[in-house]
Amino acid sequence: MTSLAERRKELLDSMVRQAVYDGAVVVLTEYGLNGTTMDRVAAAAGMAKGSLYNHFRSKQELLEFVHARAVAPMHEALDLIVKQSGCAADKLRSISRIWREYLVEHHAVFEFLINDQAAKGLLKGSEQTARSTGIKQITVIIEQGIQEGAFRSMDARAAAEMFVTASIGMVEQEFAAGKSRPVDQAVDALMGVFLYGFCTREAARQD
Amino acid sequence: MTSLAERRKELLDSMVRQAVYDGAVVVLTEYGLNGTTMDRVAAAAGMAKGSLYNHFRSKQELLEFVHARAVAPMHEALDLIVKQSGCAADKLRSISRIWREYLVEHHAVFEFLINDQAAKGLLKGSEQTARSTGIKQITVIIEQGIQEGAFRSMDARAAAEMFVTASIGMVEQEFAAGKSRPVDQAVDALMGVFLYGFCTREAARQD
Amino acid sequence: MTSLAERRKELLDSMVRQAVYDGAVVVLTEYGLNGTTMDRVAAAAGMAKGSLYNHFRSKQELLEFVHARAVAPMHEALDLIVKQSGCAADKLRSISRIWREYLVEHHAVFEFLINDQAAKGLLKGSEQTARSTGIKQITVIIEQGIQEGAFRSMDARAAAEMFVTASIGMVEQEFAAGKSRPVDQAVDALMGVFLYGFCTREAARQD
Amino acid sequence: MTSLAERRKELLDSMVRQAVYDGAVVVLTEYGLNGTTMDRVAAAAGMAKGSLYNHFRSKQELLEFVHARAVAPMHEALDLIVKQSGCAADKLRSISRIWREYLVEHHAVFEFLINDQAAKGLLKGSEQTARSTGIKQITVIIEQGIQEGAFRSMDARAAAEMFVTASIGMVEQEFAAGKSRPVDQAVDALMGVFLYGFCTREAARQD
DNA sequence: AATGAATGAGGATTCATTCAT
DNA sequence: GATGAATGAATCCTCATTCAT
Repeated sequence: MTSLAERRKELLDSMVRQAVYDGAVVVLTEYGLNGTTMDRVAAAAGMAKGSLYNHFRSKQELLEFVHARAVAPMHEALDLIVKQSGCAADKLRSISRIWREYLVEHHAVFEFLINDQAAKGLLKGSEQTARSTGIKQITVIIEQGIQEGAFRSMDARAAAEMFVTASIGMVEQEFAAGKSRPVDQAVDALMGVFLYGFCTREAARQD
Repeated sequence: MTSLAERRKELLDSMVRQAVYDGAVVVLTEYGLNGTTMDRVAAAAGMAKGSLYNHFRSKQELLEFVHARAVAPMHEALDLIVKQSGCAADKLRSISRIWREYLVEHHAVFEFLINDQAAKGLLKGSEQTARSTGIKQITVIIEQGIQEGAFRSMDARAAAEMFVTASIGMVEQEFAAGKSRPVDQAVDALMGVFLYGFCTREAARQD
Repeated sequence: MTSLAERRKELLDSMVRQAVYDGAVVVLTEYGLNGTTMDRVAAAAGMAKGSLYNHFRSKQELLEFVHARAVAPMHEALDLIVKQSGCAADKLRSISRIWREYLVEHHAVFEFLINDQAAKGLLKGSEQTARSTGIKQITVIIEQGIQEGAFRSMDARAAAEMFVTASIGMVEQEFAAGKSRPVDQAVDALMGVFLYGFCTREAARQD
Repeated sequence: MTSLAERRKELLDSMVRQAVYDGAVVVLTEYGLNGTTMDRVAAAAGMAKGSLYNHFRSKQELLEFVHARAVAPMHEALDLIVKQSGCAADKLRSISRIWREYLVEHHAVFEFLINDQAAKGLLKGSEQTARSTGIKQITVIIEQGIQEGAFRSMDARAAAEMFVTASIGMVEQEFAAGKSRPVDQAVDALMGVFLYGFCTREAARQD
């Protein structure tokens, strides 16, 4: 039985957590991971520094929360696509498009999100890492493609690693260079390489 | 005329710099980029903290030196391969092999090396960044392949970004997972994907 | 509406600032301006080093605060006297007496107070400097004396500079020598020189 | 018996000391007393830092040497004038002119010279201090003036303190304000005040 | 539960002095 | 005597965490 008071408490708590998330994103954007202090997060979230510790045990926990919330949409989208019907190639195309759109839109949290392991000890265990989870699901899709006969027989896990890290790497490079490709162009380039490789059809035929 | 004293001074200086490099690598390995303090580097290099400042103007400069020295071998190998004769595909294979071997061997500096951009402001200008330089050279190789008629016509720059980030990404994932593939297997997987893509020849033919 | 909490906060803050002022004065006295470190000030003020930074953004700001608080009484006294009715000579006499009393009483802060410009960059703009402000007001009094016909026509600004720096200089010398004149004697000597100069009446008459 | 070697040694040493003086003046000018490090002095003097310690036991001693050499010309000029024949008033006028010219010309070392006591412990004992020596000699001149019947009977020591500190104070204020009076104008203003005071002859006569 | 001042362990950097060559 | 790298104490400042109100 959830009492009224309990529900109100939960509601308030979730509002605070959202404010913290928003504030943290602003601070991460403006000051980078190293410049993200509890002071600044508290100020950006419109609350007192001490209050943060009423909702998170430590800075580490707070950052883990921010990370999780930032990554969640990408995982949800991935989950949805994996479960949908459709051929493997189409799924990969959808995923690369959705990821890119999300990354570009939220490139605020981007660096923090991407450079997962930079903050050592932030996330322990590679398997729980966002990227790892994504790779696993991509692996499933690639295996699906192989079983359907559309994809060559290959090391699906390795292929998934390439697909994921290349997808992210492209965006990363674009931001580092200060200019980003149109989504369509980027997705076409990615799918072109991963579906057909560098070699011409003739070259491939000859092999 | 290089006096004896001058040569000795240079030799001593280069020994100190090597000690600093070695120490920094140890510290980076053990404590991560954020935990790499001047104190720890000095201790690991077997010298007093103040002495570091006789050889480097600032922490920033010291880290730039470490970065440069760590990355240099990869760039030299790349330079060599680019200038060699041979088909584009072979060059890519050589490069991916050499990189992997180096990354695996020096996985100590790995995180720092890879997460280039994590240390914001460490290296300014994406174009001067190690990864960027590598991507440019890979772009040249891919363009060579296109001109030779071996590779499809495509966005060579984008393809290079994928190749480089996927190469690194794979190693990264392996280390995150705590186990690494044999070199041959990894290179074969990489080249298989990038040369021929996911699709079967039949599928490719039909397109 | 000033809430109770707000008033208490202000009160506490003002207590801290007073403690910092007192501590800083002790340290300045004992160790001189160069020896006045944040550590020592914190210790003398009975608080942790970091706490200083909750009340002052930097050492510079802290010292500016100390300076301002130390100088304030002299300026207030000066203001009062300038506005009072009375002849210029009497005003100068009052001022020289008040300054001397204050300087002697607080000879703790003395060196720091006097050697304004020693701490380069501490106070920017000579016009805002304590001494400058004092000189300006003395200039006004001298000009008043000239207009009243009591003082000779002369460069009032230059005369004010002499009056102020000589007033301070005398005290300074006394402290350097380790013995101070009685207030009456000092004021008489000062006023004797500045009102009538070195020359005898006869000599003056002959000019 | 001074051997050749000894004389050569002395000559070399005096050359080094002059170089150190010149270098120190440059550094003091550019960086202020606090910014005057042994490194910078050595560089400006064209020698190695360690060599400074072959000629001066410590930084303190080096600065004392610089101070002494900077102040010497003023004392020599003062000595000369004191011993010359002439009335007291003329002597004071000469001194104030010479001091001003010297101070303006070398305002480089000025701050350091003037703010004697800022660097606490630099010069111990007020009697040895440059200003004190000057004051003593001025006292003698004023006493001469009194004995000659030209000056009123007064506290000569106090008057000398005022004369000296006001002389220096004026220059100081001019530099703080960034503009200096022509020598003649400054000397006239100074002598006007100190010889005849602020009051008109009439006022003086009535007393 | 909210607040924000207090805390104190670090962290980067400077610099007078020493000493081996 | 000259050199300049090595030293390490000292200095300013930051920031995660605690705690009294």
